[in-house]
Amino acid sequence: MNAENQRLRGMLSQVSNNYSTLQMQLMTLMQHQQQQSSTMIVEEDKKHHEAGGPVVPRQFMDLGPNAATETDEPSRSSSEERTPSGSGSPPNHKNETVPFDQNKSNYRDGKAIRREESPESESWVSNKVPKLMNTTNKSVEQASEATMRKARVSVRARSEAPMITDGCQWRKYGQKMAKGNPCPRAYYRCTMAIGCPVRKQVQRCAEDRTILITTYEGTHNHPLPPAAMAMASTTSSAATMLLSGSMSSGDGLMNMNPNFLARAILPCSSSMATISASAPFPTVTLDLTNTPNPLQIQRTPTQFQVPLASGFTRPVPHVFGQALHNQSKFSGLQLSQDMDSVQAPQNTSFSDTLSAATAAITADPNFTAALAAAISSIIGGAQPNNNHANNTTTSTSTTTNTNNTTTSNSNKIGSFPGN
DNA sequence: CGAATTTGACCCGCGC
DNA sequence: GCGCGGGTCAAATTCG
Ligand SMILES: [Zn+2]
Repeated sequence: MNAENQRLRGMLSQVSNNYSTLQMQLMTLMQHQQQQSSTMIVEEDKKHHEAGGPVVPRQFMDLGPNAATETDEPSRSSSEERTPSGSGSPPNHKNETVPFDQNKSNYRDGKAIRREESPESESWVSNKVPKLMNTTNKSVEQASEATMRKARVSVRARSEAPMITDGCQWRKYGQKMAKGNPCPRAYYRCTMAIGCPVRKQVQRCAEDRTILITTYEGTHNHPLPPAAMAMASTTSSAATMLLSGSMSSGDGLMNMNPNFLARAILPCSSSMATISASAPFPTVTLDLTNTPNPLQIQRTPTQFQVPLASGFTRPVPHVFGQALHNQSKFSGLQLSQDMDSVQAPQNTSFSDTLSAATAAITADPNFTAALAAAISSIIGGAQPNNNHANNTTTSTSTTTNTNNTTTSNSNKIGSFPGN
């Protein structure tokens, strides 16, 4: 009984999630195409080459080279102190397990090693780059991974469910109490494939328990079911966007402003993407909430917001780049609504851009796939009872509905941040 | 009975 | 060098 309930609940959250995901994805994709076509393509190409095997249309999605980050809660406040989990007891035995990277992982996994590091499989490889992997040989491949290993994408969404369903299967491998947060953070690992390095951590916001922050890290080394596609591609594209952006502006960006934060808003929805190079590493945060805490935004002086929006601003990339440089000046730049006016000017080619973008997107297999995936998952998942039957209508309305649903869920988009 | 989760121990980088 | 804290491992336990 409960199970049923929970399941239903989960599905619901999933649906709304999917929707938002789609939005983001769309946004990110657009950006991609315009700006970084080159970068990503190259990478993908590379991958394809090497990873000849598998199959499936678009299997790997990478977060892009470099940098990691903690997603955690950007939220301010929550300064509660609490003693650490109280671990820290005397060591026992156990030495055999040396935490080497994946090399080790083979052992650890026991017999299930089938993925040994054949040259081809390299594309995904494990993600641990941390320390000890000094193994000489892997140099190259590893290097690439090493470079890219840290990108993370975190998604903030409202969800009752303990974890948003994204189409992947996850095995929980740990849980910890976060320092300033009463809610524990859970660590999951992808189990859809044996060696899949993808990990994610889930944590609930301290103040607003309804917000769930999910952070994805790594690249799937296996084909994803359509349902999983939406999230995966979204995150990957988001990451790529970030990376390409930062790259374009050069490392300078990162060096320049450790605290720098870039924001892109999707006015049409409440979702927005936040790119941050703050701290040690870059992070992309996709915010699907209505941002109940406008404070958060203000709290970081160095961030600025760019309307992506309804208008599909093509210049985004540039904006980013420049913004990076001028960010301080742009800090005040938020025009969710003014956008229109703003757009107008650059609008010159708007229609052009739009159509182009649309075309590109549509053309993009990933997008279509994702879209299809999302929809199908929504339909399929949402109506376990009736499942097949009338979908035509459903599908059509679904999109719309979802939209509303999501909106209503988070509702109050209308309310503007007073502060 | 195998698979997934729970949960305390362990590893390791970092700041003091 | 020590303690803290984030992350991971793996034995024990629960779930299906
Ligand atoms: Zn995976």
